[in-house]
Amino acid sequence: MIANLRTSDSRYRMGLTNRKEKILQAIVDGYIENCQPVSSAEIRDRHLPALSTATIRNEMAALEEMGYLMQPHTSAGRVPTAEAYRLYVEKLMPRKKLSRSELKIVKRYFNKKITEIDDMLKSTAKVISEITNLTSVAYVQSADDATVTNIRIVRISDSTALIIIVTDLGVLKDSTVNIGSGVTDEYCEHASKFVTEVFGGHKISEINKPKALVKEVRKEYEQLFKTVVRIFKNYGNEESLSDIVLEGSAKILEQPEYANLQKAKAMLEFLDAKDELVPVLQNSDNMNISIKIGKDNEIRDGMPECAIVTASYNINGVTVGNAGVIGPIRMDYSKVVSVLDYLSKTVQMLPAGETASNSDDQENVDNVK
Amino acid sequence: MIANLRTSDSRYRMGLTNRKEKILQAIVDGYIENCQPVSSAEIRDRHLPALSTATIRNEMAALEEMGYLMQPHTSAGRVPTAEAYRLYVEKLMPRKKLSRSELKIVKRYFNKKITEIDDMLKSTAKVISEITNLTSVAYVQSADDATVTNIRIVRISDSTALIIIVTDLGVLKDSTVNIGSGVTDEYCEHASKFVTEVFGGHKISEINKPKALVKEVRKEYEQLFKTVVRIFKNYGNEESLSDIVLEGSAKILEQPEYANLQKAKAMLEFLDAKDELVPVLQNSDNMNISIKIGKDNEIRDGMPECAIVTASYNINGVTVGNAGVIGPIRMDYSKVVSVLDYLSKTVQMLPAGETASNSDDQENVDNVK
DNA sequence: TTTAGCAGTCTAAGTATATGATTGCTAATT
DNA sequence: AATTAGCAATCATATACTTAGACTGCTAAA
Repeated sequence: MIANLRTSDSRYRMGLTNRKEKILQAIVDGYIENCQPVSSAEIRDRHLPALSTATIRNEMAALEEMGYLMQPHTSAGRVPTAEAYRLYVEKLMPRKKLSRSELKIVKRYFNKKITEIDDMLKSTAKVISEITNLTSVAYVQSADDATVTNIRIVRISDSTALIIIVTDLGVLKDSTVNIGSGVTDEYCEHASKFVTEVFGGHKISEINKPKALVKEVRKEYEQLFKTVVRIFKNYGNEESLSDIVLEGSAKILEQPEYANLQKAKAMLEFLDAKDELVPVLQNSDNMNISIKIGKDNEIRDGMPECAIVTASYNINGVTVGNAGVIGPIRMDYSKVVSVLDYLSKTVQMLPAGETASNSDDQENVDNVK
Repeated sequence: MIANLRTSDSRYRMGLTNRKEKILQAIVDGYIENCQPVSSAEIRDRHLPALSTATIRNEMAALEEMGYLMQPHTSAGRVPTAEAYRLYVEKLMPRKKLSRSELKIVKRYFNKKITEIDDMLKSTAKVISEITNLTSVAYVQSADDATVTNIRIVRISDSTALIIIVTDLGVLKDSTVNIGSGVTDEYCEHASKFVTEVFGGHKISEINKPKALVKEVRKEYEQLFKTVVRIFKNYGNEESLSDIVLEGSAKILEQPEYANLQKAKAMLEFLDAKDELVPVLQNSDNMNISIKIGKDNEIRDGMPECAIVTASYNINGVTVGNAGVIGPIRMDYSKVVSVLDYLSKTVQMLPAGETASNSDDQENVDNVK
């Protein structure tokens, strides 16, 4: 059955004549615009006035045979299949630039100095959602590739200390822990040096491995050591979940394909469950922009049919974040891609040293001496 | 016109006979259950078999005159007005206890050791949403009443430092800032002492005041001092927005009153705009549980009609957080109140000293010496 | 004060009918 | 061989009409 699908999908893929391509593009464009089946007459009027509708109908029948088109019912026009969209984004789709009004929206959100990752995520998500009129998502990739440079343990009250893990990509995490009373600043300082020595220079992913770095630990640091290890272990599970920003989920309801309450609910539930969302958003190939249409996204049964377009944002070749949109398969891919592309080129995530963990201020304090 | 409304609202409020109350309660209960206008026959069958429907109809007409009931159309039963719900939650509503299965849900989310505020918020919101089948919200109150106990400045790399603000309610905030290179650990230590001396013992709200604490500052600490002040200033704006958790927004669509796509969209848009949400959620009176119905919530035009029930969570008499539900005016107030009440009594937000800023580990490190 | 009885009102559901959009096919045309 | 005109067939959608039934309000009697 799978084999069957495969052949019927790609049987004639190579054999698309120029005219067929043109008609297919017209249908996809038209359907994206109106969410209405496209008729032969409409194609003639808007794209191919030299041809008769009968000829176009013949071509449409052929395209349907090839798996690119469908009819909702006998007396309706044609609708693109997922396969058609895939071909469309790959070959057919027009490459647009952002319009002036769209650029204005970008500026509105990014003219102020942005210093927090969180702010960055939110602004990015908002821009994307506002321009595309779709639900957007942005999140920070868990920094498995970061290298630990420094670990500081700071006593902040009688019985608590803050453990700060610094990496080459910035402060990774800081955690308050209980310590026994009577711990001195000196102890903390020595402990800091000790754990930095052990973990420094290692990548997060190494440290997270089950049996990594089991070194002999001096008795006095044993408990603390365990705590630090646990912090690393927990890091992977959490971060990816907590730092995901969803913007414009109400926009789902603007799409005619979710006019049906059932479907709208399924989609919203899917967006609600953020832990399910993350794996779907993962941009598996190392492409700058990834487009997944229909069953490409299907990770569980009953998942609502949708398309997901994401772009990855890099610093020094390391992917630090992802942002994109989730919407119906019929979406304006051209516009979505141009927005994501523009943002990924324009918006600079904070460079490594300045990464803020909880920061609300990124001021230079250069003058101190 | 407003006066007119007022009088018609409360004209006969005092004069509700026992029987009228019983009928009103039956109607509210019935309507909450089925979202269908309640007829005189239904009331007789389910609540007052001794009375004739005609008598009940007479009473219903009187209750309508008093502003407690409405008819969607002539040949329909009665529907409660917002005023009826207000009376209902105040006097009429049955006080329930959580059922066994509901308690099970609470346990499922709270059996594990919860160490992060974020976790706490999420779990609370999830429990509430799951039991009530409504959209729930939880957020941390900005800690304006907290007193600064300690400020630590820690050099974490050549050119960056972490500024940690500790209060009696836990770590308030930690921010990465750029410093000039060549700053020594000693400088940081001295600076820590200095700013702690200046700000220590003061409440956040005092420090946030425009002209507060303008002391003579030694030249060498000047820049740093400004940075710290700015961190405090920014704190108020941000925190309240970022730490709000919404759970189960898809549940909105389960409510018949939002079956209309227009209304559903208005509601979801309202939930999307979190900065608008916060002021509405503020539990103005110092009540443990606040119930706002219909126009009680109206802070802007075009706001979707809804009811909001919130409970505040306290530590040592200080409100540290709020949690509640947003839904249609017709909601199961009895159940909502019992859940919120139960949680506010059972769920302990972390005690002050253990508050985690970004913590993923709350381990005791008692053994260190 | 309560109730039986009944006419009046209005919604919701069902049925029938008409309209029109669009196709596939056939046979003629280029 | 490719294209096209023409036409019957198909099906969704809109409209109007009809019916059934759920309640009420009112009147007059208990």
